[in-house]
Amino acid sequence: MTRDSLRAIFSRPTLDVAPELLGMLLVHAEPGGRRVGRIVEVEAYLGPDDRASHARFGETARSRPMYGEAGRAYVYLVYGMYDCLNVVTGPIGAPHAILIRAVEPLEGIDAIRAARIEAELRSRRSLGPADVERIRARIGRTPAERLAAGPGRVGAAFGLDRSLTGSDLLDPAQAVHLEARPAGSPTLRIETSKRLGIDFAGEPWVDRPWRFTIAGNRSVSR
DNA sequence: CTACCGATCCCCT
DNA sequence: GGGGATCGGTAGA
Repeated sequence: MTRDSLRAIFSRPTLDVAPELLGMLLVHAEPGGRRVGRIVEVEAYLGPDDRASHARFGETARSRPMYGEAGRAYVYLVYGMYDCLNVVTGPIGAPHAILIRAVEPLEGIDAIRAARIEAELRSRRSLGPADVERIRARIGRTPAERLAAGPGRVGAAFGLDRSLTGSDLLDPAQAVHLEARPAGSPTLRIETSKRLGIDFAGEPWVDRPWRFTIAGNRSVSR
């Protein structure tokens, strides 16, 4: 699939794009190796009306990337600790984005595990040798399918941060990019549900079924 | 300038 | 089931 045809897909209405994103691949390619995860959980944010969206305050320094071209990255920091990846969607001027909430690791499991450990050690202010050992042990025994089961974990597993914002996720020359579903992939059974962690948004936004998951997949967040 | 709080995750009880 | 970590965005003084 060409970059232009992918761009056309991501420029369509966001609620049509979200299910299409499931099954696509999140790739981190570098000379040392390749990390690949299958996207299994996403959430749509349809600003500026959507009171759960970062674009609910209109176009600000933070939300500006969402107003731009579809297929580019919007990475934000939550709770002062976790970088979360969105794909900008819809036409230019519509501040829409889709949050990648979970991926199923397919390649580069060791590198993904190492990145999770590195991120966790970096985020802790003070830690003794016992803490380091405890973190290494915990992530060391985490099943591969749970290593990127959550938006903060996706960011950590793929070494993402806000400097990625604005980069073209549809350009395969970029270290971090998206790839189409492999040819011959089976048809997915998709479920919808309410978005998580947005109680602050109130009615009717909390109840919108704008979370999309691959039914039964073991890498979906809990 | 200060105050408040968040699209999360981990640990303990 | 509940609290802490940690910091940037936004609003209001």
